[in-house]
Amino acid sequence: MKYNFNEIEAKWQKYWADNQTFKAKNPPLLGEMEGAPKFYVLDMFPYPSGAGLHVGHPLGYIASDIYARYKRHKGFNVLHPQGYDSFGLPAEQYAIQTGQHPALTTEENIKTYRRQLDQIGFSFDWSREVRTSDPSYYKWTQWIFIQLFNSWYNKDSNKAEDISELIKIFASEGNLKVNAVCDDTIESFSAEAWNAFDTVKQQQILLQYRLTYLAETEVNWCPALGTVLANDEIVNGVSERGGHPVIRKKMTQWSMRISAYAERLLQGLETIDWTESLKETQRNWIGKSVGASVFFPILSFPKGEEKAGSEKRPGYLTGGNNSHLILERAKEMRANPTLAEAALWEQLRNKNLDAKFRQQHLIEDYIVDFVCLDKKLIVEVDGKIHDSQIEEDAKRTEILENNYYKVIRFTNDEVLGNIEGVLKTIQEELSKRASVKNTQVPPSGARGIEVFTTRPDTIFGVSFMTLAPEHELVSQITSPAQKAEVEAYIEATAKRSERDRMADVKTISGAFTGAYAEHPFTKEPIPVWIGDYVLAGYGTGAVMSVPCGDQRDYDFAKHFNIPILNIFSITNPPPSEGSGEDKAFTEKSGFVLMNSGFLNGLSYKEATQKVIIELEKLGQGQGKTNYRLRDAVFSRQRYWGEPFPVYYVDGMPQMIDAKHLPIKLPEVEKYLPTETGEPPLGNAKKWYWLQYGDKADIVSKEEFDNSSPLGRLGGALELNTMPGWAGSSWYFNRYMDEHNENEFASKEALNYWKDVDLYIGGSEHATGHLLYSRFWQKFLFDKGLVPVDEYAKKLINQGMILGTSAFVKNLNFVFKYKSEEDLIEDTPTASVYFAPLYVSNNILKDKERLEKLLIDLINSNSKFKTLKNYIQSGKFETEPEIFFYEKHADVSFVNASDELNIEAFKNWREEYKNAEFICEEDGTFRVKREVEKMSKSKYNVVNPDQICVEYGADSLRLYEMFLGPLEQYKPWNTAGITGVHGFLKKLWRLYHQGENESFYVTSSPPSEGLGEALKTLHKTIKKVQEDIENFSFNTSVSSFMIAVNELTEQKCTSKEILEPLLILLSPYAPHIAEELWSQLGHAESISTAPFPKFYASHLVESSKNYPISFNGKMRFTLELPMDFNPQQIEEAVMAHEKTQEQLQGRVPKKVIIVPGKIVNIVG
RNA sequence: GCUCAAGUGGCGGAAUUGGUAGACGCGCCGGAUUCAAAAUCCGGUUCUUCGGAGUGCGGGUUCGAUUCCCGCCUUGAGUACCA
Repeated sequence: MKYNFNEIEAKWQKYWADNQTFKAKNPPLLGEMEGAPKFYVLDMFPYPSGAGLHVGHPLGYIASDIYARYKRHKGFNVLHPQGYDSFGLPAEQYAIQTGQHPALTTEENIKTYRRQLDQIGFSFDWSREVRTSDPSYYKWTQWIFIQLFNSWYNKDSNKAEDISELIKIFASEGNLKVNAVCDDTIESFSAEAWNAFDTVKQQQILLQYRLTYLAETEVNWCPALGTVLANDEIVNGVSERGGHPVIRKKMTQWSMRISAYAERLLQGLETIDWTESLKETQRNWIGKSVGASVFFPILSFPKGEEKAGSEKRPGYLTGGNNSHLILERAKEMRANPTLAEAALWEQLRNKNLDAKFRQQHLIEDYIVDFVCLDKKLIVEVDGKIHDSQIEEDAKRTEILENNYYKVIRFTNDEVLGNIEGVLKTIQEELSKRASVKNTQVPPSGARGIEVFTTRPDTIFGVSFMTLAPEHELVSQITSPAQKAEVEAYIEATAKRSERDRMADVKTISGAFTGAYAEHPFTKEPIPVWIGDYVLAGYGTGAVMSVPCGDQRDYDFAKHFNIPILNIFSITNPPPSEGSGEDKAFTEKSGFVLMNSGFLNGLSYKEATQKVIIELEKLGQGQGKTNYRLRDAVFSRQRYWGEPFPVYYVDGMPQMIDAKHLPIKLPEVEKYLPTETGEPPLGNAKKWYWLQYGDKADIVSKEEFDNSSPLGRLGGALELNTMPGWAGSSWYFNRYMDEHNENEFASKEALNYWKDVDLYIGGSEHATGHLLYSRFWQKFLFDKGLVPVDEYAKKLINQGMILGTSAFVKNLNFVFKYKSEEDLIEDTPTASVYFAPLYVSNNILKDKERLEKLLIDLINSNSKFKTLKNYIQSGKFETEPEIFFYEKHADVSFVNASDELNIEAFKNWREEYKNAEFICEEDGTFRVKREVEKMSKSKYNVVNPDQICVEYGADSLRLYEMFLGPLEQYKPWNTAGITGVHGFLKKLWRLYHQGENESFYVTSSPPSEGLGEALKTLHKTIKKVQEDIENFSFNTSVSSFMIAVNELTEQKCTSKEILEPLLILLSPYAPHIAEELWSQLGHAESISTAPFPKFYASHLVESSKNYPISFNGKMRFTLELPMDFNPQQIEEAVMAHEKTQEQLQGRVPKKVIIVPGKIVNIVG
């Protein structure tokens, strides 16, 4: 009987499907699995692309499948599901090109994937399949989004809580005491103020606290793809998919407040068994730095503003950088008020409204009519002229409101006609606003520079400050003398693209602002510079520069001749470090401080503690932790993604009630943005939410506009869709209870399966999927929706399988003219005139031979007749000048010995039809091989379908594992598969040693016993078990080979050996194992047969073949009984003739004997 | 620059607590079978001047180092002026 793998594999794949062999059982219907431990093995589900699978894709699936099958043999209730991450860009790009609905192409692609996966024999429980693009799935993605919207992060309880709690707090005590994660620019308000806000205002404020929120953010806009990209979707400044340019753009977007979880995402890494490099990547991405925030008051101001500042509240300056220019104008305006202004001032000046107002006051670069500085309320009275400058006014209002001022406007007519009404409005606004006096007590000047530093201990080494050129203070503090220089510098840096700044880190540039800040302790003035090595986006966009302790500060100081003060008394210098004098000393240990006032003699740790206490006493700083992790943009201007369950009323987002979910993706005519630049959903004819009571519908704009507003809810639906990572951030929970229509998964299922025990996938998801999904899991955990806050206990990254490309060498040559006189433009001997010529790789190495072969060819081949005649004219050099090009040949034309199938290659493309080939002496044509990424364009893609047809799925599975360690990158070379295929044939023969290769396994042990065979078996049991548990799948394939080689040698036919061997092999090569298992007489699948037990007693040896070393070098071996004691061993070794031969009369100094291991003779 | 991972025959790789370096497989060489080829089977295969040498390089610890320590080089991945 032959090993007919195609037949066997089809048979068992059908059996598994028909019998639902791998269906995992959920409580309460556990059946025979009652009491069995659970085990959840998960693969990162694939995006079903149109190209189908290549041999690199199933690598991780094979590994996880082996593990899952192994755990079943070990008696676990195993959950091993699979599904599809089926929303995404490629299907949509394809839809744009072809007009085909992405749902259709996705469905097609999934069919291909499923067929390919099935033929490899995975033990997936397909009854639990999920697809992120399926409405029954994304219903729950939308539901989770709503939960995020309805939550805020309470820093006191350190978890997400319901937004209704926050509203209660606001209503009873305002937001002053709330310790929440929120936007940076939050205004403070009292309970009274909150209750007085209209609902739009309240919603605006709440958005600043919600875990998913709408905000104008600077995003990575990719014009070619027409969408926003996340940071991890951009590689080297271009889009990861397609390599299109990406620009920065401001847009209103949904964001996820992942920053709230920064610390917990960092801490959680300690509790999970993920690869160290992956954890390190996540740590980097989170970017925690611990230090202090320090406040440096500004000492000097440009002329004019100094005065303005010293008027009443020293240091509290509201004017902008140009104050000294505008001040005169303000005075003039005060003296000449309009009629309306005068009337209103009359009312305001006497504190009739219980608030102090100023008239014609400087705020930034504007002169405002009236301002209450304490409440930051601006009152403007507009004359006729303002009708013609509405836009300018709007801009002015925006700038002022960005600085937390509230601007209210009245017309002259209002003021003059209804002054009571105007005053009432002002009074109402005043009562809504919190007093600045209560919240903000300026230390020695409210205007100063706040910096974040990780080295507060070095504060006495500060010799200058550096601001990012974009820093908002720059325009305000620059002195008139420095203005031109500063502005020129800002302009120059703004022009430099992101790429330039990245590429050119070395050039030092900056400018002095002319301003000085005050050192918190020495009270000395410190010059304030700007420099583009300080990033606006990190920390506060300003640094205290300590040249002796930071190399960039040092370089900057040297470049601009700023004094450098050394504060390090170095006690233990690391060899490569500077002393602080000639190079920055950046270590945190090996020194005590000097020249540092009260910090003298202290170490980094002591000084840091002390200086923070002192800063707090001064009110000029406190300990602070910074994270680099930014909130994640959650909107995509695409069609093929989850729609948001959101509609808008008065520009404010409203969540649709969960009972109306899913909000299904609407049909659109085309998948491109609309003419007005809206996302593709803007093309939907019906995309308005219309709801009365429990009845709801999605309708057209006309229908909505014509509907009765009485009791109506609804509005325009959100046009963006969710990003690719939305659906993949929680799918592992859905597999536990995939068909549940009432919950995303039942409590019972979640509590039973809890978390993923083994998760396998690529490391390219380190900062995308793997971070976001941890964030969502922690959020769901906070809300009591899942039982654990880390969803994957162990994670392994499988390495990529690379392709082994084949290159043919295209030979080109020129015979040169001997005489320049003969030279004409068109050289008749150039090879372009003749048949394309290819030369075997090995010949290239021998240039002389190649030349000879070439000339022989020209002389003998009729295709080169014209050329031959030319050469014989005698005008040319006899030796040609040779050069060549490499061209990819399809790897399927090349065999294991790198020989090209010339006929196949010729027929591949028209241009190769007439090619001539210079072959090796043996007539073969060799290609050059090189390892590259597996890709269509390199013609090195190997399709698993082909392998399964030629060698079978079991061979494919074994070979993928055999290639090398799972985590490692390794090249695929189809040639090598004959090794494992041969092994399977040999295995088959081991069970078919009967007549005519018939099945033959004996039940009774042979008379001479099973000694050797048992040793082989148990050695293999031990090895395979250890290997699987250590995820070292490559080595167990080797041990199977060794076992089969040995058993074949032993002519073993015993069932006692051959039956357990099949169970060992079954996780790796399940089809052949099932087949032989059934031939052994079993009616049931092998899949749950108990894993054989290992007995060490079978491996006990009576003698040991000792390696005998001389000075650590093994020279010969000596078989000695195991029970010899060291003395007996020494005697036996010393008596041996080879020992004497090695020693050549010398007397050994020492003899090391480790019984059972080695003998080493020294001397 | 920083962080992490890795460097072993012609190739993929093995050597799990420091103890016979190169298991297993590919390829190559030789043989058997065959009219012949493929397929299959058997044997050999780190280099070598036959003394030895040898796990990227240079040191060190040890009776003994691919394994531990120090310094360096190369490759790959991540990150990028992060204060």
